[in-house]
Amino acid sequence: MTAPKNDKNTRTTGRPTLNEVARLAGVSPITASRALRGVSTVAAELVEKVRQAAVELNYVVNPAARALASAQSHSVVVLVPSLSNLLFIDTLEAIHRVLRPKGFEVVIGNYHYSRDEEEDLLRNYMAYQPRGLLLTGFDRTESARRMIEASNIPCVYMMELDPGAGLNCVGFSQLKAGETAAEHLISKGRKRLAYIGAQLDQRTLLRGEGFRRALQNAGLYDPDLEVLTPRPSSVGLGGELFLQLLDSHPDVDAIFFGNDDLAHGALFEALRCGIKIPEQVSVLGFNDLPASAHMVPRLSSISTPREAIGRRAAEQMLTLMAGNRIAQPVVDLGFELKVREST
Amino acid sequence: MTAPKNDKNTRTTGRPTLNEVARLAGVSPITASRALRGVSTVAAELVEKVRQAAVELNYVVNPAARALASAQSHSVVVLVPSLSNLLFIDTLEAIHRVLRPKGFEVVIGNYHYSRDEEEDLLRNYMAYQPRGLLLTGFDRTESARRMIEASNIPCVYMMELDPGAGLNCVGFSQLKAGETAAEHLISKGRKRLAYIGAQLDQRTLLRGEGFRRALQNAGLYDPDLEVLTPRPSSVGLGGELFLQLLDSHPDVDAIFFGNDDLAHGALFEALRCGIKIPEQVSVLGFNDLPASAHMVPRLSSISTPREAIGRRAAEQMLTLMAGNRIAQPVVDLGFELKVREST
DNA sequence: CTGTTAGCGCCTTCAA
DNA sequence: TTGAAGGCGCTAACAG
Repeated sequence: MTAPKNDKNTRTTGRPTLNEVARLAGVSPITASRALRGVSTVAAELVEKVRQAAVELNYVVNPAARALASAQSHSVVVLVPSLSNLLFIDTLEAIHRVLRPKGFEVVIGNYHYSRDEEEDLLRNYMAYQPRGLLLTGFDRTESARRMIEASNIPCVYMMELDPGAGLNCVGFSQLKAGETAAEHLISKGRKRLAYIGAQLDQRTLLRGEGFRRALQNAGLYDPDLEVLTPRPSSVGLGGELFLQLLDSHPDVDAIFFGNDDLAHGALFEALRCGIKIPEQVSVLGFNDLPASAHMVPRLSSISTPREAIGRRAAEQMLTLMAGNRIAQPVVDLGFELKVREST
Repeated sequence: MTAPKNDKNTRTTGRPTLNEVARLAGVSPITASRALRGVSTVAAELVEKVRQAAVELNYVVNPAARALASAQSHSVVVLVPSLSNLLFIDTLEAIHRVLRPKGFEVVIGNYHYSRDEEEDLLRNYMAYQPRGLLLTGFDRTESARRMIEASNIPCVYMMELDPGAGLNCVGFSQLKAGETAAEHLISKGRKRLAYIGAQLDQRTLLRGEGFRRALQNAGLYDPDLEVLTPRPSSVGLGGELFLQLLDSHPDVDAIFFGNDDLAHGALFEALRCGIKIPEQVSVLGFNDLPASAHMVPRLSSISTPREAIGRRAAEQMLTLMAGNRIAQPVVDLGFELKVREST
């Protein structure tokens, strides 16, 4: 009669369950469930009782049971191409700050700039029935695209802007950023302008394209001055490519680097070789990493709103998950040219 | 009679279930379950059938259902104090490489060097009944400690070595690293040696202590030359503290920085102010970040085995999760002094 | 506003 | 080696 549970044979976790909370509060389990979830249809008095019971027992929901029963998790999956780049860390942190207080768990997937790995992660994480998907850019496999669409899970795309304007996205125009870089360098009277990009993800390519277009418009484009490599971006690589380029094209007088770390490497080698920056060569970076402002000379760079992108994307996600539509699906957060000593 | 499911009223996900796989394979659900999990007691022939059925239906287990039924997840929680430091990224990547192929999901928690936040994360993640815990260092709240112990979940501690030798840990002696730094600088004939540390986590403090001890032994210790700040480590901060120290103590002839980024900032300011490195001041960093080898002058640093720590810790975890004991619970992976141009 | 009933999809226990 | 029965902890439906 008393408490015909845990006789033996039980596989229980040992942790308190909603049933026990309900019993202690003197209500039915479902009422306890509703009270704890903040569902409106519970008397304030009961809510209080249940809350207290939960605290007393040190109750924590079992997410597995919840997910199973509701066919919905509380997790939001974020897929980024890299964690070694501070860029995405800043974005992730911002996402956390928005989503965690609302009770969502942020699940991070790193696909190492590999489309196949992204598809793989997506397939895996789909099993968790995430409430939302926060993805980076638009460049992915066809089956990944299909999975996303078929899943019907709310999705926000970060970093780039959808040219079709059909998808929810938060970012800035990578193309314009490249153009701005070129215009800045041209405004300094430079004639032999180069672009050095590594990693060659979609965004690096778009920036390169913007740069190229602006040069073409100005009649200054020379395909020989475009250095692209799929190798991962790094300080060492930047120095290497810089020296190679100056060796083969000594007349280069300005370089736009697709990422700050490449530019850092260039500044180091310039210092080592006595190449005057910006007198002989202007150097412009991208992303404005924290170290850039302290370089010798201080690196001019295009500062990107990575923290704001994470925040806004997460906020959009909140809207979508609440079942609302987003009035303005394309959010352009722009970028800022920081002119320092290197240009 | 036909298929009395999905009549209406169903709350199903729409995704194929183990039941459907079993039906297609012509076996009972439990056999299908066993086959898919690789439990030995299933005939090879049946396993093959089930596998094919699963592929055909594009079946993916429902982790929530699995976790609920087995009272066990397949996730391993990793808690790190920061993601902005490449150090932990390298470790995390290594952990992923070991654990993911074995079917474990790695859940990352960042506690921003806050003991309270770590405790919070721990409490939250415990609800997921993780199979394992990979934690950073030994400095945590008493209740966090109790939760870990009470949970009975296998745990491996990374980065430091347990002086008590009672816990499973993979790392190196932070104390010895500090001593080594001092000895190196002393061997270069330096007499006025300083330590600059930021963030002041346990490991930074331990390195400082090792450094101090070595100086004391050599009769060279001066407490005025110990600069400690709780501010987060950064390039900018390093430059700032460097200039301040040289301003107040112009006779300093060697500085050990608790983190490479601080040292980077110092090198930049030295360059800007015409302070000769290493002639006037030797500069030694810690962690050997990728950029360090490219600095001007190239930064001497103590290289830490962060990738190996992640790998070994994950391997230990695999052993523990398999129910085995670890013969040697304390794994000292050491560190390496990289002597370059700055010392 | 509250409770009853009935599963979510899988795995454990036990028996064959 | 395989299967039947039952339940993990929670929540959706519907009724009161």
